[in-house]
Amino acid sequence: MSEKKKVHRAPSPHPILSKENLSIIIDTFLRKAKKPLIAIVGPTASGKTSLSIQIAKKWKGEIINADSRQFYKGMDIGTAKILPEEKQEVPHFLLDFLNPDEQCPVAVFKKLADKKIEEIHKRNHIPMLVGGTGLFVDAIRHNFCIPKIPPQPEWRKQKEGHTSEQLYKELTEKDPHAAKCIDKKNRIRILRALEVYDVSGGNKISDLQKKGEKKWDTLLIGVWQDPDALALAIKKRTENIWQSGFLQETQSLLEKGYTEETPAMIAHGYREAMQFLKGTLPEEEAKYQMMRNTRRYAKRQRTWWRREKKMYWVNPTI
RNA sequence: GGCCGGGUAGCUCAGUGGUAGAGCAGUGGACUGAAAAUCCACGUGUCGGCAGUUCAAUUCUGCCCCCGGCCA
Repeated sequence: MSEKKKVHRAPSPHPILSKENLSIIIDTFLRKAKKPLIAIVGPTASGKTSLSIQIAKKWKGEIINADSRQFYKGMDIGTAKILPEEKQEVPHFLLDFLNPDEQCPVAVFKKLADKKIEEIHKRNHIPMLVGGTGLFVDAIRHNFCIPKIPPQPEWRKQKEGHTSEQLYKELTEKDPHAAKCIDKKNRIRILRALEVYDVSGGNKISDLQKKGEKKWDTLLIGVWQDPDALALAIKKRTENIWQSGFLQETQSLLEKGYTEETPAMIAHGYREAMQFLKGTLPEEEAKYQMMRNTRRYAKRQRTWWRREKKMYWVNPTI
């Protein structure tokens, strides 16, 4: 009778499909699609991996990883990468192809993934894009035209001394439209827009960023768990990671000379573990921060996918 | 059983005779070559319960309940 005070939350997606209905939808989709692509997305720890294996086995799928931290060699435990025996003969691509000091930005990923998709089609199998990195999945689905201006290390170095305010002001003058779309303090995006302008000799990033004609017929499957349930899953997974040799894995990365500054180490978990190993963060605190940062990441992923109208949602726990 | 502290947002706690605020947690959102990144916005809660004083009580008083500590 007393009204419950509730945190204002966006409603859960609906409907949530049963496994049977999902099967029907996949069958129908595959019958009609000319160049099919099944994308399985959703927050971390929601159960994408095992669902992807079930689907791959039933429909001759081959899996392309779309999880940007799983590109890296030697980062298996902390990224909850699929184990060899869990693959159950299903081919996997774009896993373990980078060293931690290398990077694979969206544009590169897109090229690699598109190529893989074509190859899989040639084998008459079904390409499946599986992973949590929303931008990367969308780049493929929507066939993003990404301005062909690679990052310019020297240019960026030059800008290091500038404050974000100065950079933003510069952008307002050069590309007012872009400036309007970017937050004043979002240095990364401001820099990118400026970089495109300067290096291309005055082209505006907003003019260059387009969606091309769709290359693939995509079926979007979203894996959903309610936030509280997911928080629990994240807790369990983190405990599990911690007990499965995560510290040794991190230690060996340190021994290879990688540090918190190494590109791959923006991954949550590894940073905290490194701080613990160096003695600057107590173990409990490191673990706590890892869980918290994972939860926050999951929330951003929810936000990313929630807006999708053409999504088929499933919940693996029911 | 007696004495002393406390009970205020999910947590840790400020505070006021005119129905309240900070940190953390959390929530909503943005996202095209750094994306597990980066950035923006958001604080109504029976101020433990009941009664009394008062124009007015979360604030003062009394009783009760709960949690710590000390003494028996």
